[in-house]
Amino acid sequence: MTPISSPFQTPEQRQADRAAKRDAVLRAAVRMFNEKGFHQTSLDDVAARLGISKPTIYHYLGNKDQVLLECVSRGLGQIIEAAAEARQEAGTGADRLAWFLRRYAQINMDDFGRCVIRTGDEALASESQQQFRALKRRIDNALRELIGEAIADGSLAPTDPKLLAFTIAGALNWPARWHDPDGEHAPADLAEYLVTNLARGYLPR
Amino acid sequence: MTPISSPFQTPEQRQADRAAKRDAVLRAAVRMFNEKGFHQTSLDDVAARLGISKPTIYHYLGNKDQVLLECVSRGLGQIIEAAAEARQEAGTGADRLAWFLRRYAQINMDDFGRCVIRTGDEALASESQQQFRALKRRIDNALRELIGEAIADGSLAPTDPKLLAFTIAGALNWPARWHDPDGEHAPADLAEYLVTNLARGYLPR
DNA sequence: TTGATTATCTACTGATGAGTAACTTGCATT
DNA sequence: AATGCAAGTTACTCATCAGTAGATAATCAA
Repeated sequence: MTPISSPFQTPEQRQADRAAKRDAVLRAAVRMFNEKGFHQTSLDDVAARLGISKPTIYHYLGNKDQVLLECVSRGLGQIIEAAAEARQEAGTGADRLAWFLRRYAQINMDDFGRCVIRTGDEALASESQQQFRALKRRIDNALRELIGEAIADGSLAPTDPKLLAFTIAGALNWPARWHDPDGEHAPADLAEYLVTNLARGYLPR
Repeated sequence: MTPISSPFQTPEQRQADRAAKRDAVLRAAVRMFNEKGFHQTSLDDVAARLGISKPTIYHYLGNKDQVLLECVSRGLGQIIEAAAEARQEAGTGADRLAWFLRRYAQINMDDFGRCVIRTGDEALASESQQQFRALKRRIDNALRELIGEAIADGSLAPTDPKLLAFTIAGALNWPARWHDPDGEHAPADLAEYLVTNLARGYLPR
């Protein structure tokens, strides 16, 4: 019994449609924020890119602040997921850390991850800013814990987990600013390079 | 012959006064840009902080774009100087590199250096943007050369200088985002920590 | 003394862009 | 058929803020 195609949509269909449109708005917005910067991008610009009008965006999202908050939340959400998965990985603490870091680096080269780094939090309204910071804190804590565990099992050199976390995060965030998605370096390769270098250091062994 | 103080100013005095005022404007501006963000800071805000009015700022600087350009140029200028000095240092290539990196990190925790990282270039008008990028390129090249020389003399493990430069720069730029000047970590100490960690890696040796 | 220059102000203009009002059209449910 | 909700539109409002006009007062040079 193959279902024949019908022009009439089920409620689920319509809901999915709506979600897809909302999604398209966010994707267009995040791309433009990353290209030109949040403040240089008006919602009229975003609408024009999608071939719609600004009020349509307001039909799917409350305001510009919410558009940005949703974008960065998605980026941060991906990283939080990655942290949870890293916990499940086998191997030493250092292995789990490296696994997470590779994912972390890759997400930062992705649309939503890039937006987290490039736009940051100061563009957000103070309420959204708090949400943003709460998510960031979770990630920071996860990273510090992974580091702490690796030190505890001897697979990492003892050091201050907080400072090491900042050192690593900086190196892995930076591609959001310079990496060209269409350039010669594939995100996965670059992530591998960065993590290996952070692990082994630049001095000869 | 101690010079008695006079209410009449020499032309040099007046010129110096003017420069000092211009300077004060830039210092106030860069502080506020770093605190609240460039787009969240109006020139009225900056003027208010100095107890003057906006047109006075325009008397010393052409427009807001120029204010920002001057701020970031100062930051970048400091780094360019540091690169030149690093060239004069004794020791191996790796020693000179480390010397430069420590300075680099510290400048990024300073007002003008922080502004370079935090505000970036997309806020600038396209003409200023070109100047900004030209300066950045010089720094990037200097860093790559220092790395290349260190590899050449065997004091660094062979690698792609460009990628290593980005790795290092990321880690050393990041404090501009999180480091608190009034916090527990002195810039010099933090710089030392970062560079040592990048050099030796986080894995035990 | 007079005229030019510098430093500063108050009070404006003008553009940009976020957000809204209010209409239209069409589908869907009763 | 009637009603209501969903998805869009055009055409506005309104706030903010960069930048300017033009006045005023002081200082300096002639």
